[in-house]
Amino acid sequence: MIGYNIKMTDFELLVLRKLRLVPKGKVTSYKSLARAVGVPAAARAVGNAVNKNPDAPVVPCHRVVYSDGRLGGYAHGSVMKIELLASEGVMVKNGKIVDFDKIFFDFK
DNA sequence: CTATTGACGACAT
DNA sequence: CATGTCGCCAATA
Repeated sequence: MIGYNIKMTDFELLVLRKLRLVPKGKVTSYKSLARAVGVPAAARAVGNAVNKNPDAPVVPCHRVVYSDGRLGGYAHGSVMKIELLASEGVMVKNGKIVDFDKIFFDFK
C-alpha cells in the first residue's frame, strides 16, 4: 500500500510517480525530475512535492539530490537519507554523493 | 488576487 | 572552493 490517500495535487502525484522509476543504487536530481514531469524549471516545486510524499522508501525520495551532487534535504533528516543511500551502495562523503556522475539517473 | 515559503539551480563575488 | 543573490514554480495562507 503506497499511501496514495488523497490530499495531494496532480503535480505532486506525477512527481512521485516518476520518482518511483529511479532504480535502487542510483540517484537523480530535482532538476531532472522536474524536466521529467514536463516543467524543467520546477526543480524547487519538485522538492516541495517530494517533501509531502507519503515517504517510506517505497517512493525513493532519498535518491533525489542536488544537481551538483550535494545531498539535498530529507524529511526524516539528512542522517537517515545517508543511511538509506548507504544501504543500497551509494556513499556520501562530506555531504556529496561519491561518484555522482557515474550513478546519476537522468530521466531525460 | 497577492504574499510568503521552500528537500532547487545557475551565476557572480 | 565558499558565500551570496536572484530567478523559478507550485502550494498555502
